Amino acid sequence: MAKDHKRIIVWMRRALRAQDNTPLRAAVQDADEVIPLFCLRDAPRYRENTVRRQFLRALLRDCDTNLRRIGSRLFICAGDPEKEIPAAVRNSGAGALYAVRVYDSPTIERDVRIASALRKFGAEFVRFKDAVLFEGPEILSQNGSPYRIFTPYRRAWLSRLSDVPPVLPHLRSATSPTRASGTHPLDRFAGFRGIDSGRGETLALKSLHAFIDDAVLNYKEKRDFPGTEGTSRLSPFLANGAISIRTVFWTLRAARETADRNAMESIDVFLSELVWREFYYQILHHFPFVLFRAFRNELDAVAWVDDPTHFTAWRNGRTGYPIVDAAMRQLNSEGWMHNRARMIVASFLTKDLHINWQWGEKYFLERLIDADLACNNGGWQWVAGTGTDASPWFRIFNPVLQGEKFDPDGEYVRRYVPELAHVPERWIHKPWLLKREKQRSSECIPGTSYPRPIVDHNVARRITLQLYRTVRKRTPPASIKAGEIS
DNA sequence: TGAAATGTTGGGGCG
DNA sequence: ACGCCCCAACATTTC
Repeated sequence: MAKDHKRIIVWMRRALRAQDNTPLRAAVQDADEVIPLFCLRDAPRYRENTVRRQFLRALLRDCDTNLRRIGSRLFICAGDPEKEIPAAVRNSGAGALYAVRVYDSPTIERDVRIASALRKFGAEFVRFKDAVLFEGPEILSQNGSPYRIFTPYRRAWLSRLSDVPPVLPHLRSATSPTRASGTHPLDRFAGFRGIDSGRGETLALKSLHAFIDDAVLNYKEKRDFPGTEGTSRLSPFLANGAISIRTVFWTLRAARETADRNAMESIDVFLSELVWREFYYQILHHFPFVLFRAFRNELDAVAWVDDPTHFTAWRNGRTGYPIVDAAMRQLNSEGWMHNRARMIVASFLTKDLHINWQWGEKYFLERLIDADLACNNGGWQWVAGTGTDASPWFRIFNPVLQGEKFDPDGEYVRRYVPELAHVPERWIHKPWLLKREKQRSSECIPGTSYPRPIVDHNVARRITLQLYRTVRKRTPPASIKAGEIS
């Protein structure tokens, strides 16, 4: 049977994998030849050895390798996608561009512009649901309105298990041209020599199975302890599409079949985290403005303190609160941070330093290898108390108590804050209280090698309550309906 | 997916 | 024996 197109370009954004890839599979069905293409936006800097860039290179390399196994390959173009992608479509003579659908308004709008650019030379831009199991409009409350609270959303989501899309059949072969005008095969692109395969899609699938065979059994208990390997570590792969959410979901469901009661509970807790992810994606769909301001607009008026010195100390992990500093140093050195730690540092930035949560949101997006607009925004608004289903604004983390609770022996702190390596357990989360005679044996003199706390938590907490109370007061909506005046 | 402030209770020391 | 005080432990309220 004749195919619809001779060639289709598959824009591999957020889908850096060969298997269970919706647009890729559709393109193989619809065209004789597919051109899997990735656009390096800031190509001149791609050789830099930042953590994020190394990670992206590994994903791209492994994607190329896995595409080669099925007869295809990964192509690269460089520059602004809005210009380069349409140019590649036109120059390659492709009849269509396929990609996964995105959910943030700036990128959606850019997609619309790209679609209209393609239309001018007779090509179409088709987008596919892929990043989530259910998109925004698919799960609504009884009266057709979007859910704003997680728990009812999850209930509705879980009632739809039978509608979860299946894993796509294994893709055995995909035919690609050896060259496509205006693009470069990845292996010919300088900078990818010497990059090992196996650290993208391949590692993602391995991690998923290792997690399911072992770690998930204790996920419920261990996931909150940043010093242990209690989480799946799948987020960097999920965020970049190096693994499919369908594959993750169905692999977990299969494991659930044979799980004992305890393991089943852990699997359900993990699934719940995936539902949080979907929750924030649908929030972004229904309330696109959350990327630019607080969901609860009265909380846009909080008088945040713009203190660059404090912000720098937070970024560099030099706040004097060990759990905060360990977490920020983990982020800076690994491009990843444990979820419990994310909540702690976010609470510290907003409620101890009184810095706008959007500064933190932006810094996380710059640094995280699992940067995901929807989840990152949801998380920050949750901690700041500005979001849809947010933590109440007066819920403030005490960095010392959080440390003592979730890093009881200080293993996490010691790993990332070597200055504190020899501080005894008892003082590891409050080294400024070390007695003078203990400082020498601990090799820690507060204020020298390791900073004293840059703010007093107790004082900062009271200021936060004041700041939030102030904006909360001026909210009474002044509309008085007729007949209500006594 | 907190923590502090405040309230209550009950056991033991003590006059 | 009895009532009073103290205070730890726990519960509830508040931010």
